[in-house]
Amino acid sequence: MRSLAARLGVSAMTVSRALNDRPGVAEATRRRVLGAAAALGYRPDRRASRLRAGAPAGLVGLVVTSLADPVMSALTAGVERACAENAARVIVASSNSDPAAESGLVADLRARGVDGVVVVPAGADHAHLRAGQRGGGPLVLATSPPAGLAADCVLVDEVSGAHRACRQLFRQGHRRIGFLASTRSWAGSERLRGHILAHDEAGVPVDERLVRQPREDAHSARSAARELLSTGDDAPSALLAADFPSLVAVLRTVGARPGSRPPAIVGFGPARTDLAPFPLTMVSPDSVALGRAAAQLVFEPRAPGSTAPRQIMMASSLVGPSTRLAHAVAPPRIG
Amino acid sequence: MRSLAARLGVSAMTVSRALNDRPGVAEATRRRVLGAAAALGYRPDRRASRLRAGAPAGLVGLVVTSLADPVMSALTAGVERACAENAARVIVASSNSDPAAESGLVADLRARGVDGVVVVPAGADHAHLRAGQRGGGPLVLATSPPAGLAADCVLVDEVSGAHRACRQLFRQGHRRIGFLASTRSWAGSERLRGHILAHDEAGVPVDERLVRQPREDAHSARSAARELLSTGDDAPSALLAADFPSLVAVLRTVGARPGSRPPAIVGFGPARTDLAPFPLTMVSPDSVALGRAAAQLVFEPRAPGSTAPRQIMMASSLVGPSTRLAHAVAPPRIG
DNA sequence: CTGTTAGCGCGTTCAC
DNA sequence: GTGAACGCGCTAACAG
Repeated sequence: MRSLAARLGVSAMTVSRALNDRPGVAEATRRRVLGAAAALGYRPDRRASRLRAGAPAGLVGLVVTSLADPVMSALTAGVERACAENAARVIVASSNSDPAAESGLVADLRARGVDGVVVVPAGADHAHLRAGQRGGGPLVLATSPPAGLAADCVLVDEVSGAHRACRQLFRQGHRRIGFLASTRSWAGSERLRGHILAHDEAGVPVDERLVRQPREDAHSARSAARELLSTGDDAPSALLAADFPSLVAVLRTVGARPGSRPPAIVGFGPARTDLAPFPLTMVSPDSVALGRAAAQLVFEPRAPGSTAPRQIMMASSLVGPSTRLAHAVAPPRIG
Repeated sequence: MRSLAARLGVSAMTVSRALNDRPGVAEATRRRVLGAAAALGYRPDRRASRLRAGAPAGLVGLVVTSLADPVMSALTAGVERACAENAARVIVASSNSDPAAESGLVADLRARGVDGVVVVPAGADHAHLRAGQRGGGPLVLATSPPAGLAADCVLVDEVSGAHRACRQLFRQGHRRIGFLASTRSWAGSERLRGHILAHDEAGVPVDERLVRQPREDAHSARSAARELLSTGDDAPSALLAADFPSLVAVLRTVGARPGSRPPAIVGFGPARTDLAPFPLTMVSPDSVALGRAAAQLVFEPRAPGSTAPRQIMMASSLVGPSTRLAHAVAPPRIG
């Protein structure tokens, strides 16, 4: 910049004013400066300006557990869009579900001067994130309620999603509705609450034999699915496969028994009703909207310590075989 | 930092040295500084250090056409991992397939001091990216060969992928193999080249009636698929559905004709052989590896003007009904 | 309208 | 072993 100023015989200040459309520059001078800047391919270094001005960096950090996960990439897309609308960019990083890496990444992002951080936490406890709350902008949790620290968060209303799905099954005449998922995670336990809520509402007692809570891995899900579905006449006519391993296990189990009438299956997650050769309903969160909301919380921080942490609940929608899928999500592309 | 130094009665310099494990600090002083820094929750501002040192920012820009696209998120994951291994972070931005936005984003990233940029270009011509090549680190193109500028790039070997897929079909006894895809895109035309190559190799002439080149939209793909598949006795017994709209069109067309024996179908893109109720083979790029390779080109730039631009070809793999899918990609997660 | 001074938070280069 | 001065690229706050 100085060299540019020298070349034009003006001061650096004038160049700065001209480039930023500030008042106090003659029109002729401005044109000269802009022309020379374009000719030399000069681009101001925004880092230095922010530094001087003490202005926000226009940078938001995003720490996810896995970038390959479709839920995460939708969330990333939402954060990115909200940031773009605020002239900010996103730094993404993946913790690979390691809490230690997670807090390390938050610290690194802070040191890079981000205006705030959105974190999809790996574990259930978030005490390790407390250090990341001091000294920078807001820290917002996504898809998980804060535990062990006070922070804003954006959640999916899992209770309501499971509740509505289950209610629809009752309306369709089902009376024996199974539930299959780990309830060690927040989402799983919330979904079970919704399941029970719908039963209470319908006046149907919850048959405990139809509620299975395997660990969140493929193996225990598979055996739990087998048990649940082989109860003979007592077998459920419909079921909520309320986490991903459970859904896969149910689809495999049912798929391995051609001929017998499959139960109505409700899954949770990104809408991919084409997954199964038989009717499948999904309770699908709008993860793009969730990401947007999380970024909004970064841009509109609450006064520190003023009020209780905010909590935003995002509704999820039932996407069934009959539902026409709006193309909210871009179709997979071929490279 | 100054306040910290004042509080300890030392100079800012000593603090700087202590924090960076530089020699020339008494062990006692160092411990005092580190202790105080931890107590006050002080974190050095890396932006300022980089500014002073003129050092690389440890930041790589990534411009994709759409973040929701699974190919893009895999690519992003690859770039992120390679960067993490080099103590760098990734700024992601989406151009939404708008070339103007694309070059704007590259300029913005440059102004933010990134060490290099990886771009998945929206269009076929890239002349608008030339401005983004000056004055920063390398600009690397991903999934598309440079046109209108000289730049390093990382590509998927589409010719070879289509070639191998087609050869496998010949081995399986097929003689009438169709091709369906837009060839206006680089990938599409390359795939057609592979298709032809395999025919030459097998000594089977290419039947032009079996090669359809619709535009890259759902509608023209659908009608082209109908035409191709309703040729009566001349109908192909196998076909390459070589872009995403074509694959969907073929699956729908075949799915709408239960009873008749479906042709063998080869798709291109992320491996999701569960898409169809009948056997489906996919030619799948390893987009994570592609992202890694692109980031590597950023970290190991060639001397400017020294040699011709580098071009890296990534092999893609055939994933068939019989192929066991390695879980290279994390399974979809439920919230 | 334009130029000068000062300083953002840090590191290098010298002196002490 | 430690500190003072200077500068990175840029811009508020004042001069002129």
